[in-house]
Amino acid sequence: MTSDARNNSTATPLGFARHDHAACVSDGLSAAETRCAEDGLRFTPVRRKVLEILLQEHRALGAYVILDRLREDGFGSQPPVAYRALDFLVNHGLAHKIERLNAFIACAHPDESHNPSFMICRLCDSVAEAQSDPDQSALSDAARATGFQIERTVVEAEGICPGCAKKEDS
Amino acid sequence: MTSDARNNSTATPLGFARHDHAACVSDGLSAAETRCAEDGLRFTPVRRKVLEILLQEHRALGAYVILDRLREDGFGSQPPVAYRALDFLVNHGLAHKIERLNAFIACAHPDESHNPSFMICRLCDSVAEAQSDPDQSALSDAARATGFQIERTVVEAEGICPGCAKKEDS
DNA sequence: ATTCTCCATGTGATTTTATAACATTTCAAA
DNA sequence: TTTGAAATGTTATAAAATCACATGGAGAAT
Repeated sequence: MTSDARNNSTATPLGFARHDHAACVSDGLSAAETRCAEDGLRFTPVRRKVLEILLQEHRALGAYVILDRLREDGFGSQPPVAYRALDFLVNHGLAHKIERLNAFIACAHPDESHNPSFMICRLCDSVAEAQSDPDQSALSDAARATGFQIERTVVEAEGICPGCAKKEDS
Repeated sequence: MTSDARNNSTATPLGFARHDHAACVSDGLSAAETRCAEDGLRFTPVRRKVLEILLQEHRALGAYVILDRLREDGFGSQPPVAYRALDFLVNHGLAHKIERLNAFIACAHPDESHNPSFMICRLCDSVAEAQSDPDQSALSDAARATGFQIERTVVEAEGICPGCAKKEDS
């Protein structure tokens, strides 16, 4: 594990709020374990490792960053290894793809079925997941009005997180 | 500008509704011309051509499809040619990038300043642009609550358009 | 316990999407 | 008409994602 800006869980607005980040990781992993057991899914070593990697930061990671870390840990080193694990996690709601960034993030609410939306800080790259109403927004009005059947939504806001806004002020 | 082939678009997003498509293209081009003239922007041949290509369909086109058509028309044939024109159009609100598809579409409301959202049909690939009120969404509540400053939003719904839904029924 | 099958993993190659770097041209303003 | 900024063109390369096929391992069926 490298020494870098990732260990600052106590001080930073990661996910925009302070929290016990170690718990964040282990809780995430055990929630996933439980879910997979319940649903008869195979929570294999690669999949577990990828989720762990994602849980370690409240930022979106590109598939190739993940792949590098997998390699370091002795897993396969070709793109499909990462992409397949990510597909699994995304398909089962344990991770999300941030389309704007072509990158991935661990799900912050793996229990509830939800329609995720995201806030992406363009300064520090942190990403926070917000709960969003299934029936939210003008978009769903437009869809109703035209007869468009929504199956999935991508809702991502880019901007400045509270922490970075503070720093900019001063 | 003129001929209003667009009056059916007040209630139904273009793309899913019938309309005078020739007018759609020429109106789009002249709206862009006007806008660029007003704002002192250079609406050069490549940029004009790319917008024309996009206006010809209510679908998102990948940069390389656009590039192929540019080549056919005697423009430069290397990726930056397409990407730069697209950057220009996107930056000035004359086109939008559909993040989910890594593809581009002409703006359907080039006049108004707006916060676009999109409905993407996964069967026929058509894309309709809807107006979305950013202040109405659950996301903006979350942003307000946490102090996140939204600068830009990506709102894209994937699903089935009214036309394709009808076909599937039968 | 053995075999079989399915799914997951591993690997090499390739495709698709996007940008870097730099030369040349165009255009308008001084 | 010089000149400087913006636009275009080209070569090369980076970044993101998928294809195709071989190998391996867990569980069910025998």
